[in-house]
Amino acid sequence: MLFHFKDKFPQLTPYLDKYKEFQQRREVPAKTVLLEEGKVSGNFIFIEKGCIRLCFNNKGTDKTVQFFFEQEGLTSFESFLKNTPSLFTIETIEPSIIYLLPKIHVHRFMTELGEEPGFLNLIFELSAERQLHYMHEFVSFLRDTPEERYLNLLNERPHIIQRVPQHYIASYLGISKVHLSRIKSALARKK
Amino acid sequence: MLFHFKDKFPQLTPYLDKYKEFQQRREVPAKTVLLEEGKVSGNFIFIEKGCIRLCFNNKGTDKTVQFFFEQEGLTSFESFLKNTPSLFTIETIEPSIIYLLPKIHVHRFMTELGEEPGFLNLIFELSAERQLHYMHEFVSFLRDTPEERYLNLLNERPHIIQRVPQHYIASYLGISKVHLSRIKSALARKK
DNA sequence: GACATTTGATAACAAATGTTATCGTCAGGC
DNA sequence: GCCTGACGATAACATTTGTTATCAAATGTC
Repeated sequence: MLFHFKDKFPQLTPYLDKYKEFQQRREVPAKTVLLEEGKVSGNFIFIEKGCIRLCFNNKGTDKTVQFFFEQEGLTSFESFLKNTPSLFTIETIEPSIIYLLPKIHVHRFMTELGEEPGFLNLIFELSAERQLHYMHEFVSFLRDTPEERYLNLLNERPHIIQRVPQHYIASYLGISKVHLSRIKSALARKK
Repeated sequence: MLFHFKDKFPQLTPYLDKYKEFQQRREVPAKTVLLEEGKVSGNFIFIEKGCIRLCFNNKGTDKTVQFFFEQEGLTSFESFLKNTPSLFTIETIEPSIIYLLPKIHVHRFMTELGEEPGFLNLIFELSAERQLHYMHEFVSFLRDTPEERYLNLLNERPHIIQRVPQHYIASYLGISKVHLSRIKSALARKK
């Protein structure tokens, strides 16, 4: 996410470069837990290579909330912001190369950039984007059948379906892995 | 929403008062459409009295996205922000007294307040709140059964269940009105 | 007060979805 | 190369949820 800023706001580059040194590079295997449910999130995570999911355990069953890929950043947002126990686990799906930026530096970063003209708009835009993302997810549950939700994913974010094991996708769509399998075979028969 | 600001940020009061004159007061009966799906949202709506819902029509069936009550403000956010056709309808549930603030003034308002110290944080906090709200709604669909979703609503926002007709609540929970009725009677039997 | 409209409960049946179990394939670890 | 575990397909059955229809109660309108 930090490096994403550079594309949209080149004038921020000096700030961003300044924080490079505080980022800790790590190479981790698949299925590595980067943040455990119940712990307080202390880092912002940037993905150089690989694939990570935000998930949680509900009465023994695993549910996926979101997927993240190269050049994207994530954290357990609410926990990071409010220092509360995270509702979510952060776990790699593939072997990954990541950068960790400790919270204290993110705060400093935000404060310094607050001075920068246009930063208010940037923050506003990014927040609005996130808000609309989750709202659309929510609306999709009201509006769409599981099959439609699968097709939407296939159309709008096909890379997820290509890279992520199917049972994670099923849990993300809110259905069982058996049912997702059925949906796929029904679609194959239709064609 | 505008007036909500006063509680948290008393220093903003002069700004807020300045915008009072631009607000248009209206008294409208129940089931009045304030913004139609497909039209571009031109106003921010503040509720003095009554109850309003954000909803949409999906293949002939009516779905509710959110409920709003006294001292709350709303708009079709994405449409308002990007001047795109609204995905949602805004409709009163009860006879209501509302204030409309045209978009142009909201923009001026935001620009003026951008100068004010602490405004960045305010915007950030409000955006984060909205983001977390929709994220929690989304997660609830992954985690909870319809019965649990109903009980959550009953615990966390009982005023909704008290004031809003049941078929709107059913559509908001993502289930049919018949099923909500069943859930209620099942719960009554359990007690 | 009479009437229409809205709201909510319930029953009967149909469709969608979950659960459990089995099997085959594939990739990674040793 | 062999084993093991992860992954995905499928079947059989159970459960949940939707649909349609009917009825009763409450509410608003005239």
